[in-house]
Amino acid sequence: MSTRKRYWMMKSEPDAFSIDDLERVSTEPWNGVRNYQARNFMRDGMRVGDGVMIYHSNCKVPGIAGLATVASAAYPDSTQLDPKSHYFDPKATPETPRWFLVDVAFERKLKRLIPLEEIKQQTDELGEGFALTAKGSRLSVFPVTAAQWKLLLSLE
DNA sequence: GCCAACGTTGGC
DNA sequence: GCCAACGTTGGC
Repeated sequence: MSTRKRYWMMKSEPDAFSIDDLERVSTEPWNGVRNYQARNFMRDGMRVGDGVMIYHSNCKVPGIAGLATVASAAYPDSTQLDPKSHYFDPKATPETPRWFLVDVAFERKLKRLIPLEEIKQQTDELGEGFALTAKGSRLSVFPVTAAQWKLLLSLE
């Protein structure tokens, strides 16, 4: 297996949890992901040290707000077992958890937020399959290639 | 706040 | 296993 660092994008609604919140707490268990594809990327694809772009969604100016790193291997999301949690899943048990997460560590805020509007102008370079701009895609965790990572950061 | 696109659920 | 109904996402 390759030991090369991988890259990812993770979305968050800044009203709920922003890059500033991540800076404040330094490291955060990325809980609440309830999509199987996104879970699989965290559980099966991510390794400690991988690069993460933090994207602000569902807000006035959506876009890439900062950088983080994967800070743990995947482990069960404890909120799935908490009946008081918004993310409670009655079908999950401690023996057979459904949802996994990784810890995400703050690295830095971008010098400026890279707006979705500008990212869309790079569709030719990023490729039609890029999950952020692919039509209809709502994935909240997905891979970014090294080339895409470099291109996106060049917009900073 | 609207709504298109998508994922999940559950009856049959 | 189909698919209608429902819930969610997220740009606008």
